[in-house]
Amino acid sequence: MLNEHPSVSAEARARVLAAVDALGYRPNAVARSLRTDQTRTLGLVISDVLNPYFTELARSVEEEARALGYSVIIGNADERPDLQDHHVRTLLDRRIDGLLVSPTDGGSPLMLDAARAGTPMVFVDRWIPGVDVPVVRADGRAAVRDLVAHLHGLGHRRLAIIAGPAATTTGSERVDAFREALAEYGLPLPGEYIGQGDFQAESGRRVTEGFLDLPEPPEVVFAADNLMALGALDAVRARGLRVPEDIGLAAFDDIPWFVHTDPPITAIAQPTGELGRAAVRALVDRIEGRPPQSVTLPARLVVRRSCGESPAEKRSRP
Amino acid sequence: MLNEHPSVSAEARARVLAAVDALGYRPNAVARSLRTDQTRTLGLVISDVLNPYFTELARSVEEEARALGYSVIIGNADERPDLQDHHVRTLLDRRIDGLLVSPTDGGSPLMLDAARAGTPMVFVDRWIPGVDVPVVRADGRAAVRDLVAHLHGLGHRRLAIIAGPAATTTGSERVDAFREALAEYGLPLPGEYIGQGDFQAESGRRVTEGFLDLPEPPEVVFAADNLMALGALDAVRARGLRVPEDIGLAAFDDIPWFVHTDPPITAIAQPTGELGRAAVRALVDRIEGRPPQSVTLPARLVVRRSCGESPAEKRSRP
DNA sequence: CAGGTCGATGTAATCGATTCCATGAGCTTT
DNA sequence: AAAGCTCATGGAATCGATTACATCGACCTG
Repeated sequence: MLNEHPSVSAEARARVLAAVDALGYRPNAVARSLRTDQTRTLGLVISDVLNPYFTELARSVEEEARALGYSVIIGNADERPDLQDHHVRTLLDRRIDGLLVSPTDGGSPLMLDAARAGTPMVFVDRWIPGVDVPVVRADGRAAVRDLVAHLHGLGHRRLAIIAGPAATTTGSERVDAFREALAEYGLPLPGEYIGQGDFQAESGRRVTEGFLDLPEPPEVVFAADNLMALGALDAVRARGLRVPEDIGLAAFDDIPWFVHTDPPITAIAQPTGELGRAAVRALVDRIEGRPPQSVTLPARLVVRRSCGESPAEKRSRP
Repeated sequence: MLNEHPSVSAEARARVLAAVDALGYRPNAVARSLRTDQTRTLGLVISDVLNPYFTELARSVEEEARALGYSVIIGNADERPDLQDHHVRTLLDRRIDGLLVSPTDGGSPLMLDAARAGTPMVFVDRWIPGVDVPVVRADGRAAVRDLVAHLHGLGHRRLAIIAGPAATTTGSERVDAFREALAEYGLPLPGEYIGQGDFQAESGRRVTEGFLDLPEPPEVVFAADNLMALGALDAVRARGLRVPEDIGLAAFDDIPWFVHTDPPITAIAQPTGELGRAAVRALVDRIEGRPPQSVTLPARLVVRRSCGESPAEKRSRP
């Protein structure tokens, strides 16, 4: 009756609406969801809320979802598979209409089951291979190649990477892209120049210390995410060394703060907001019976000063 | 039956549990909530997800809530009262058990009604005066006094502030505390040294430009939150000026990035995690029938280099 | 004017879990 | 052995909204 059913007289509706207003009545979404079997709610499970990349993603997801008439419940996995499962389970129990996930690991049975059982699902940023779920992500391959070209042009030859967990696609892809780009310049990527991180600042610090302890430390360190870059910066500072004079630093995932660090950090920027919006559109398409589409958007290199400057750039600076 | 009712035989339970496991059955939280009239869910409405202070708050809130057996649904108001109302309404429709709010404005009728109607509610960080709702917050008075002492000791006399919206308690309190502390040193706070911001980076930029255009610009700018400090830093850089040589900068709300900015920024740190946990405990007390308690924790000054250095500090630096 | 149609409104079933109540089986007690 | 009691179990009402269906009156048409 409150849903604009055509078979209700105009004055009856007016009277009811007045009463609704006077009493402050609001429909019980719980009861409605039980009856209609839809909650008009999306679940979003992200790997780390403290990472500005994911908060920006969350913000754009909520924005687009709101525009399409959906709410979003965010679950923070903190890069822990068990927490990720906890949130997926809770969201499923709440009978959310669809699930957006940036998986922390190679795929929990819970999530695989849910996907197989037909829960509308879309992967954002990271994904799980071999599962029939649309993926919305950025392709960093070209940007990584640009980065290596930039570093090579600056004269750097010994390049190291702080990798993310191998269980995540972004973790392994970024290393692969880096290795391939290096190969194009005839540069090696020796094992001791691949540090194993976990996308958290502390691991960036630890790995960087290892690099600095090497008999021949790298000239540039490329961190596979922004938090590990922050940790790397900490480690370099703690040794009394300077960026970029003593060692260069670059990061995957650009954030506003990188403009203001000392020095400003060269980074690969993802079209984060667009990714979030595209992911929501794909998921809602799936929910509402339209064929969902995977989307891949290009990332791009943003050059700043953390890897050193070409002579030309130096001249133009007073 | 699934709820450990004592009147069920052991083997019957075992058999059912086996079936539950085999079929992957999960209870429908929607139906349960409808029947029991509780969702074991807390709503959290924060002013801005992109502000690291609030994401840290959100994280600690979710953590503590999870420990107490509750879920959290986060609503991001983006400092907009209309969005705040949207989220409060949605959360209320979902029949959340309680609401944590950091109000963006002086109090929407919606929220006041909800409080009066008996919805369990707790204010975090910011609050609305005259409403009978527990408040969990940090007191920055002493820290602001410490900051002014620090600045005065460095020889600075012309101190300006970028204020937050007057409609928020944190907006007006920080100005008041600053003015009082200045008075203790016999320093004035002229109107042109009070810039009106809105807790967003862009307003910090704008206000700082105004300060720099003054015939007698301030020697130090104190931003009432971290994002406005970021904007201020932008504005100073855009003029080709340097911090702290040309102008000092301090901020309310400390964040990890402030260690790595150029220069590291002196800030007032709140015990954010503790605030989030205390707020959840107060709210859950209220929900479960125990008397909730307001909590006020002290903030503290973290001195870095953005306001200049004393001669002694300079000497110890190589 | 009778039969039929259309639209307005009231009534009842439904969603899935909880929870209360009645039934009945098994047991003790006098 | 009959009465009383405990405890397991099945059945039904409930939560609040949606939705299909039945009913009824009014109006239209042949």
